[in-house]
Amino acid sequence: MIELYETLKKRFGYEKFRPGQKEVIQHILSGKDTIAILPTGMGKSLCYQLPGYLLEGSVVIVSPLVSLMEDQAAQMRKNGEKSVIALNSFLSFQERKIALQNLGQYKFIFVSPEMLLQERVANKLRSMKLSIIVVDEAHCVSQWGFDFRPDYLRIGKLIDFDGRPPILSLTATAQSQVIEEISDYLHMDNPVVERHSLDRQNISYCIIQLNTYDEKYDWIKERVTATTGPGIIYASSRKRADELSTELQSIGVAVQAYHAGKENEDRAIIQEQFINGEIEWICATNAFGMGIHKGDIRQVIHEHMPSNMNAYVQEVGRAGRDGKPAAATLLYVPRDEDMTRFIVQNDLPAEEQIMHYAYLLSEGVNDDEAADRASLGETAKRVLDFYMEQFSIDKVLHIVDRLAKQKDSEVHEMVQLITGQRCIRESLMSYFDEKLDSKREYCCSVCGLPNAVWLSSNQRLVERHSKRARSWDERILSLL
DNA sequence: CGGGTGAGCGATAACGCTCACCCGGTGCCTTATT
Repeated sequence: MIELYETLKKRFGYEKFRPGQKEVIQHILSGKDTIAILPTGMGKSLCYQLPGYLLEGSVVIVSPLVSLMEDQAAQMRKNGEKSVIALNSFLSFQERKIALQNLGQYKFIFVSPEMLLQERVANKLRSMKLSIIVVDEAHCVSQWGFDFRPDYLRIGKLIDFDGRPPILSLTATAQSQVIEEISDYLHMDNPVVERHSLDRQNISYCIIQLNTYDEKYDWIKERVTATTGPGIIYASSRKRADELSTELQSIGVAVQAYHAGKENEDRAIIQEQFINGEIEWICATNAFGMGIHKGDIRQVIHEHMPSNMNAYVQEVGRAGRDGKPAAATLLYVPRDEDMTRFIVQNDLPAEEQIMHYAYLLSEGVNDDEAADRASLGETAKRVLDFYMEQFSIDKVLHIVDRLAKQKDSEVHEMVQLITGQRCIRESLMSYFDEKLDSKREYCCSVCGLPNAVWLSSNQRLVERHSKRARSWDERILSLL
């Protein structure tokens, strides 16, 4: 125990642990597989860095985004840790070769699931002395594994070898089903679940029903000029994010759009500018947000609903990490969910496509050509390949069908949250199997939010708010 | 849903109109080299 605090002081300069950290570290040090669900901004990386220093061998960190692992590696280097490498496609062939040969010399090794699954990388890691295998943002197993990045579902098989080190899964949100999936697909051995309340008391939730998309635009324009950021506006398509950003720029707002259609370099610059405060607002698709360290985000506005509650909580949770009041507003127009449904179902292959693809493969057609002839998109092909590797065609059809139904019911849950009469915070908490012990003062639009007061401890916001927002708030309240 | 596109229509012909249809999010890795 003394050693823990000494290392904390010496390596990180802290006197105390944040809630949850010490427990997670102790589980890992005693060799137990651990799933840690800690709210964002609670210092999750310390949970593997500290035990990494106390244990012999290398720490492998599986990370979903190259940019995220680069950030984390850079941060660690800045703090004086030289023995860290991010093994990814940023490295040239030559660099990768050298890195792989000398991998055992590194204390901290970041990899993507795809990289981890390359045989050469896997073999090398298995031959090394490893202290911890960390899966960062572990909800990606559930969120992406089944229909987008199936390699997330293959990790478990790979890291399940004799004498493997403990596995640590880190995430900010996970309902019980997701916890089970993480445990199963990572082949975790009876993991300890270290869970902290996900209730973000400083966030006020507001859901507003409007009639048309134009009303949404007007509302956002008004809101952005009358109140303060920094803030994120989540839109449902790249196009809409671009349009909204252009519109807001035209009325003098410091705003940029962010989505996967932009060059990586531009995305990095925009993110940097937002973090430094040069840009006040970001209009983004769901591409924006993971691994963003910015404490003073005051607002998250959803121009369109996300596709499930988990995504909603993740996105909303980016507001108010500094603990000061923050507002989460979701704008809803009846039948918004039609588009959401379309998006989440779009990549799933249809029954005919699956049959066609399987038939062509059985005829000996090369897989790329077969996918092409069966009109399978790249994502659909990769996902299908994963299921066909291990199941009969009947089973595959069944799995895909079940997946579609599940996604549908997730959208339905979102609609119920939006249109229901139940306290929003309470609904979210019960979704994550938590109970609210007491009511917050400025809870949500169902419980009632008084005029502008709900953001009053943010001085700047109130100053700007008081000029124009009064009538606007009244209008919102009347809509509620 | 909302926005965009392209076909079909009328019938002096050209072009403007309607209508049916399609599309819409997330990221690793890109092998022919260790």
